[in-house]
This record gives sequence, C-alpha cells and structure tokens, in this order.
Amino acid sequence: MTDRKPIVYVVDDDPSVRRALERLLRSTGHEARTFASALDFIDYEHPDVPGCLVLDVRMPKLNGLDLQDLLIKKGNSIPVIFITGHGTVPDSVRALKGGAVDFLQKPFEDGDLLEAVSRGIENHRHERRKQKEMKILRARLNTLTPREREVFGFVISGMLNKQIAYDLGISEKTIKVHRAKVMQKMGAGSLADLVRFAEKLGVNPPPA
Amino acid sequence: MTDRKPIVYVVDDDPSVRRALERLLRSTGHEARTFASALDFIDYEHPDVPGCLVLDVRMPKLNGLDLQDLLIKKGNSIPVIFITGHGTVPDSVRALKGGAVDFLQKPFEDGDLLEAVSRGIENHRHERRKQKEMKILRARLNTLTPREREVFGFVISGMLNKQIAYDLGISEKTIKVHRAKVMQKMGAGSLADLVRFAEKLGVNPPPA
DNA sequence: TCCTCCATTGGACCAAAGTCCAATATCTTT
DNA sequence: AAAGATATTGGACTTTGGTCCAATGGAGGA
Repeated sequence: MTDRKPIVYVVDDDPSVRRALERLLRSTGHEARTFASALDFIDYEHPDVPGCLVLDVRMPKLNGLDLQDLLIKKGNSIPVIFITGHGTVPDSVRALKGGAVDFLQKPFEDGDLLEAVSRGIENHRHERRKQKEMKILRARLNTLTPREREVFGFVISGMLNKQIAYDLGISEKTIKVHRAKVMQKMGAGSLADLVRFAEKLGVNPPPA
Repeated sequence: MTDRKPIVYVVDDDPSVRRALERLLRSTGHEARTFASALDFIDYEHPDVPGCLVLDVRMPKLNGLDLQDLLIKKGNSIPVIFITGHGTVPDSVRALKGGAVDFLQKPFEDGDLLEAVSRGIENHRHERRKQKEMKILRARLNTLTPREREVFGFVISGMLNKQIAYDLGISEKTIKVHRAKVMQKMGAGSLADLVRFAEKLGVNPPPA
C-alpha cells in the first residue's frame, strides 16, 4: 500500500540552508530535492509520488507565498511548510489560511521541521488517494447518458422504480434498464456502493 | 431556516476597544456582547444561537490563545477571530492551526473584521447544523441492540440478506427482522438514507 | 443512405426484500 | 417469580428489483 518513496522538496535561495536541510532530511531517511528558486521548482518535472514542500518565504522574484498561490491555482495539492528568517504576522496568516502545514521561524528545532514534514507527507498521501479515486469516479460518471445521469439522481434519493417512472412519465421497465446501466457503468456492486459514489461525486437527488 | 439572531462576542481587556467594536458591530446590524476577560466570557451563560468570538490575544490571567484551547477542549465550536496589538508569528501560527478564522493586527480595517465575523457566523451556523444532525443520528444509533448494530454494518456493506445470514450463522428470516428494525429505529426511509446515515456516523462494514 | 447511440417498451421469470401473522428461548431486572 | 428486552425462527404472501431476449423510433455522424 505504501506509495513509492516520498520526496521532500526544499526551495530556498540560501545555499547553506539548502545544504543543511538536505543533510537533515537525508539523515532521517527522506528523499530530498533542493531548488534555489521558486522558478526552478516550477520548471522541475515532478514525479508522481507523495511528498511535501519546504519553502522559504522571502526569495527574489517569485516569493514563497506567491508560489503557494500558484500551486493552488494549478491544482497542485502538495503540502507546504514555510520557513523564514524574519517572518511577519500577515505572512504567516496568509500562509496558513492558504492551507500551509506549518510556518516555522529560523532558527527552528529540527524536530519541529521533521514533524511538519511527516504530517505533510501523510496529508499528501491521503489527498492523492482521494484525488485518484475521484478521477476514476468522475470518468465513470461521464460515461453516463443524460437520461442515465438523471435516473442516477432519482435512484440515490431512495425512490422506487415505479415512482421514478411516474415522475419521468415513462414506464417502470425503462427505469430498470437505465438503472442497471448506471450500476454497471459506475462499477457499483450494490446500491450501497452507488450511494457512496454519489456522495463523493456530489450527485444530488433532483428537486422534489 | 435562519436561526435566531447571531451574537458576536467580544473579549478584550481594553474598554475603549470593547466600546469601539461594540459600536462597529451594532452599527452593521450585529448583536454584540462584550467581556473584559476570558473568565467573564466563560462564566457567561451562552444562549443557543450561532455567533462568533472576537478575541484579544494578550490579556491578564487567561489569554486569548489559552481560551481558544479551553473552548476546543470543552467541545465549544464557536469560531474565533483574534485581534492583537503586537502579535507574534508563533501566536498567529498557534491560533490558525487551532482553527481560528482570522488573526488581525491592530489597527485593522473595519471591513476585514466584519468580513471575518461574517465568515465565522456562517461557519458556526453550518457547524451547528451538522452537530445537531449528528446528535440525532447518534441517539438513534444508540437505540440499536448489539445484534441490530451488527446487521447494520453488514447491510450498508451491500451484502444480501442471505449472505449476512450465512456469515452470522443464523437464518435469513432473522436478518430481515433485524434489518427492518434498523431501518425503523434509524428513521431511514430507504436503503439510500441508511447508507448516508452510516457514512456520517462512521459505521463501517465488518472486516471481510 | 447506413450505422451507431440513445431512449423506449414488452414479456417472462427469478431472486430479493418487505410485511403480516405467531412462537420460543435467554437473560436481566424488578 | 413475573415482566421486559433480546434474539431467534417459521409460514405465507406481496412488492420490488434484476435479468434474459427482443424490438421500435429518432438523432446524428460516416
């Protein structure tokens, strides 16, 4: 179940910080990649593994907070841990409201960083699993025809086939056909599964 | 659907701040209650309405951050907005990691505070709704007998009555009885409802 | 025009679930 | 010991849902 080995990315314009963090991370068994700037990190081809990002706030050109915003906008859900020499309250508030795992001021305890890194990696693992599952479910949902999609909504509202048929003004037989198709296309082994899929997909019952 | 009028609580040891905030809040149509200390706020009998808490960080005796921790420990989910004269980064990090809606430094824009207050109230409304629903569901779950609870788990896993019967080594007939009881006691109008209730309650299918 | 997808329906059945009825055996508690 | 909750089962049905096979009509693309 364990993914491939997680990678901890470090983005800091100070070479000595990069070296120190790389050493700390490697010595505790982490895979580390360092970058001297946010742009370098963006250009890097990210492998498809869990991980987290240790990010300096103040950097030339694109700073850490702006990189965070950019990642969010790009749909990259990698957890971010900020480190900073002279952080401000507004910076930390912005970072954490933006979903950062932590915001550490130098000098920080190695343990604090490592703890944040572990949390970040765990979060990312979890998030990636969810996203993969959602991707599959959405793909399946997209294979439904409009009518099947409609019947899907009725079914997960708990309505009987005959009630659905009445509401749509068609025969119960046809509902059965659509319903069977929905189950099959969605890969649901039972109605219980179908309901859970619907919850995750945000498929809502039609307005009464 | 709108609850009774929300209340904005203000806790600050500085009377002029209390007066100013009270004026601001009332002038924008909010119901406000002010307190000179965290202890005063704790002693106060909180009415059962949505709201949020505007909290000074530095105060004599119990400070804002400790009050936040205390509220969490007591299961009080009222959203907190921190205000502070000379906030530190560690304070803001602690506050936001503890779930604070915002952390504002004086002097702040009225609009920023009001925006945070609105968000807090909305969050609280939502949270209260969820908690009320959970309370009802948990109460219903508690009326189930051990066997019914067990069958509940099997049912929402999508298993057929006969399969459940086989697993438990009893007759299918008995499963039907338990199943009907579960539906009735849980107030589920359909299997779809039951599955959704189970998700919310964290009722898991038994290990295969 | 022909083919495919979509939506629709029918018939014939089978399997599963729900609903009445009633009954028995334990176990705990009053 | 009697009462009540819990767990169990049976019989007899009805209703629903699921599954074959088969067919029709319309819309849209090759």
